[in-house]
Amino acid sequence: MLQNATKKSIYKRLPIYLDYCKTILETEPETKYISSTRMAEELFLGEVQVRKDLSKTCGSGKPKIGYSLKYLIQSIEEYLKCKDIRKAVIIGVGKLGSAILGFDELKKYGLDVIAGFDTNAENKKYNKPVYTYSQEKIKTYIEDNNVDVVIMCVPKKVAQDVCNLIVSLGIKIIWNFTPIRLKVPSDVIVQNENLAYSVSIMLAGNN
Amino acid sequence: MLQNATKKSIYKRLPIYLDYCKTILETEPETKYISSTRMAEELFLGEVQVRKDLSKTCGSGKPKIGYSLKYLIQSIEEYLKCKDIRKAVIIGVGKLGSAILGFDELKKYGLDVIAGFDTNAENKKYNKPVYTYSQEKIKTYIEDNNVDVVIMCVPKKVAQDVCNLIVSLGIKIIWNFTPIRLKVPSDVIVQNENLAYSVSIMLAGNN
DNA sequence: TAGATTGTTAATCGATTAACAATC
DNA sequence: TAGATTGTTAATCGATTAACAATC
Repeated sequence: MLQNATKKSIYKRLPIYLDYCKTILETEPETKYISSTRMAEELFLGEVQVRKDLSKTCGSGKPKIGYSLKYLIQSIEEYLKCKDIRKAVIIGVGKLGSAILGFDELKKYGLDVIAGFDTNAENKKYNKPVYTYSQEKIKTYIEDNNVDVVIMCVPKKVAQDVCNLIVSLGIKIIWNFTPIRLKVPSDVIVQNENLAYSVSIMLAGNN
Repeated sequence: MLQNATKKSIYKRLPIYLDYCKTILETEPETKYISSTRMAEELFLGEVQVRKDLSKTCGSGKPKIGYSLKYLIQSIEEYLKCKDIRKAVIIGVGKLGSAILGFDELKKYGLDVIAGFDTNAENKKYNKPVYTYSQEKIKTYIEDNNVDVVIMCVPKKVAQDVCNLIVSLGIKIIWNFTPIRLKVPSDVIVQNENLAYSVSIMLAGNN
């Protein structure tokens, strides 16, 4: 394995189950149990796969009845550590950065974005504070607020430099929106994200 | 296979190679050939994997020399159909929607986002037009402008309805940012995207 | 009991890696 | 020729699926 970041594909499906279960809980308050058969059908997945995933996450269901919705939600949240909220800052508050800054959904999955840093922090209104970028400020802020995730939305020319800075400050989890493959020590996790790349998968990978 | 959307993992790496090659072309104008060994090392990939990917996309390199940078870029762009630009509209111009609306990078990979639709199109300034949402307007716009991709950023309650509408208008490619697993005919491609899900992969999937 | 559903074991499939041959 | 590099074949690994047994 030459890259960091887990590939375990169960993690791609667990949030889908979680979201689905929460929706059922809201829209069908009378439903207490849900079968893997139904979930599979409505989520367009194989039913054996759903059962295998659930058995790994939340132990067992009841034959002829299914899985307890509430317990399922609780178990998946535990498995995904959703309740273990981590604090994050965004470096680079351009278009994408500011969208992420205001995207409260993330908190449901364990990430609380508390502030942003940008070379130009003027004239912008967000619901979270945005500070002027300076190494000293970032250092102080990260230490004072127990930040342990950094979201990188900076231009690619400065990506590796900013990365080196935050790694030197002890950050171990980086959500990387730049197209650069960051060089980091082996104990630092980098999750690469790139919407442009998704586009080419969508447009070329099919048909 | 119960889902649409390709899984072929080569498509995840091709944009990485492409981006890398373009960067080398810019920063080292004297470099004409690049070896799979070097690419692998700098991109943290296996060298055999790089060679296999390249052999699929662009035929062959030269032993002891490597692959022609220019030809590599050209071949990958062809393989990814980057030059075959498709027009897209965004439905739902909230925070994320407006970030995507202004994200010109996408065009490099074959997607030109030309307009947005929202129930509330007032008081917002974008560099692309945003129209008030109405079924009739969307229909006319899509037909008049040969739109063939729709980017869905609507609230989840209306996701399936909006989806049904655009499918009825003949749209065959949907980039879905809602957490709903859309039900579509088998000839429609849905690419599901969800930043919140990526977070849980990052936070739970590791350590 | 019969039937719906869960749970497990074995088979398949695809992607990655290792080993090595071919080329300039 | 020696060495760097490409290209291919076989082995491994992991994820998915199929078949079936177990349970209520």
